[in-house]
Amino acid sequence: MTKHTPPLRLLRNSRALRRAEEIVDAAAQVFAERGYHGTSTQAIADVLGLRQASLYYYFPSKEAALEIVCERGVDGFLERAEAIVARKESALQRLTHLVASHLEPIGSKPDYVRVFINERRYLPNAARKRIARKIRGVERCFADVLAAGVADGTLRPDIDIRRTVLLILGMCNAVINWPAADRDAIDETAREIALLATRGLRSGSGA
Amino acid sequence: MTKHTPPLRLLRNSRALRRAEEIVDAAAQVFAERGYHGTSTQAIADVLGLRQASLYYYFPSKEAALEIVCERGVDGFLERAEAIVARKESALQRLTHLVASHLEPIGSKPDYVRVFINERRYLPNAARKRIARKIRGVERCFADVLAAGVADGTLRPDIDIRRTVLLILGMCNAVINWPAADRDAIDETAREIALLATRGLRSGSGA
DNA sequence: CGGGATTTCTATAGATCAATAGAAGATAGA
DNA sequence: TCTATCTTCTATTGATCTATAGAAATCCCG
Repeated sequence: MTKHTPPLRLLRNSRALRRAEEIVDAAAQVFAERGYHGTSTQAIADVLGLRQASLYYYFPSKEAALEIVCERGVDGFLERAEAIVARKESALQRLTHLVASHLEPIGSKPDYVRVFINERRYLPNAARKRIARKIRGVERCFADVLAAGVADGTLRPDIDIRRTVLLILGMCNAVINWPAADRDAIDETAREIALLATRGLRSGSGA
Repeated sequence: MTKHTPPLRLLRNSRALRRAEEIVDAAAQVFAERGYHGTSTQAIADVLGLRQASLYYYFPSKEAALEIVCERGVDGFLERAEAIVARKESALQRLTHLVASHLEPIGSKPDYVRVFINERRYLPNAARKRIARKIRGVERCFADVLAAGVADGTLRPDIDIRRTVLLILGMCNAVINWPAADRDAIDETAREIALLATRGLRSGSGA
């Protein structure tokens, strides 16, 4: 990432844009399978039948590719979560929707999400912090809904909100590393998580 | 791993044994922090102020070190889980104990568990399969207890046992990647997971 | 079909890394 | 202290990997 400066003007060209897209896709696929450090740029090129050096016409560095893949992996999570929190629904309903919304990209772009979940820690500082901010935003959405539920009495008052948020997200994020066979029925899984969380957290169900 | 053949007889020597121990510990630490492929043998040696080549007096390869760290990370999980399942307690009680038992090593040897959770997929086939077998054993323990709960009516009959097991383990395993601040109160967390699971799964708490 | 721009290629530099060979140093028992 | 054994070191090999340079091929527009 020194002098080459990727031909940014060319990225408006539809041809180059499509190629860049293919390369990002290939990178996501291989990063997801072997991890960032376990992936050589050669392996990415192999997916497309390209030469290793040709990748550098589109990307200044392997790190930059990771950054793009991670950005796409996290993209939309926060926005959708914030929209759901803003709805005029009960805490339990919103929590259920939050879970379903959080799981949806796991079905639609699993490689990207997997890389974002497993490999983001290898990002350079700036990108890592940017993504961490988004994640904290999502956590805050879950926390706000839980707090609302506690406030209006539908959720047990004894829960540690921070920890509970991390546990629910732990269930959601675990799905991304399941074998494909267990991962295919995302909707079912979303319902199970929501059911487990809402029944497990609501008040009035005895000691 | 060709000719050197680690001086196995020496591993009974307490001096060499202690040194080997230090090296495994250093490897676990660095693997946990930077990942297996992100770790150079130099980085492991640096932790101890040793020269990179000196590691090979104790280990035939970097892969072998990963294998040992992962083995220790997974060690004991299955045995303790099986012991708990065999107890004459209710399904809910046993589930609670299973969760607490699963979380305990996360507090006592976090680096090892973290490497086992995050890096085992980079193990050579034989070791990976051996560990996968143990994991399936643990999953079966959780599944058996859930099935018992469904059979005796304490747990909802509509749960998908396999998926529910993976979700509960997802919560447990998520803890290992929490920031230290969130990770310190393992006992609290175990109680929260158990509470969430048992209340979320038991029957008779409405639609 | 001709020519400039775009895309991909070959070739290679330069760095890093796992692992080996063998010398040097440390240790401990006699 | 002498000596055999154990431990660590220096030096290096060969492989691999990211990234660059510049030539070749391809594409597209007139």
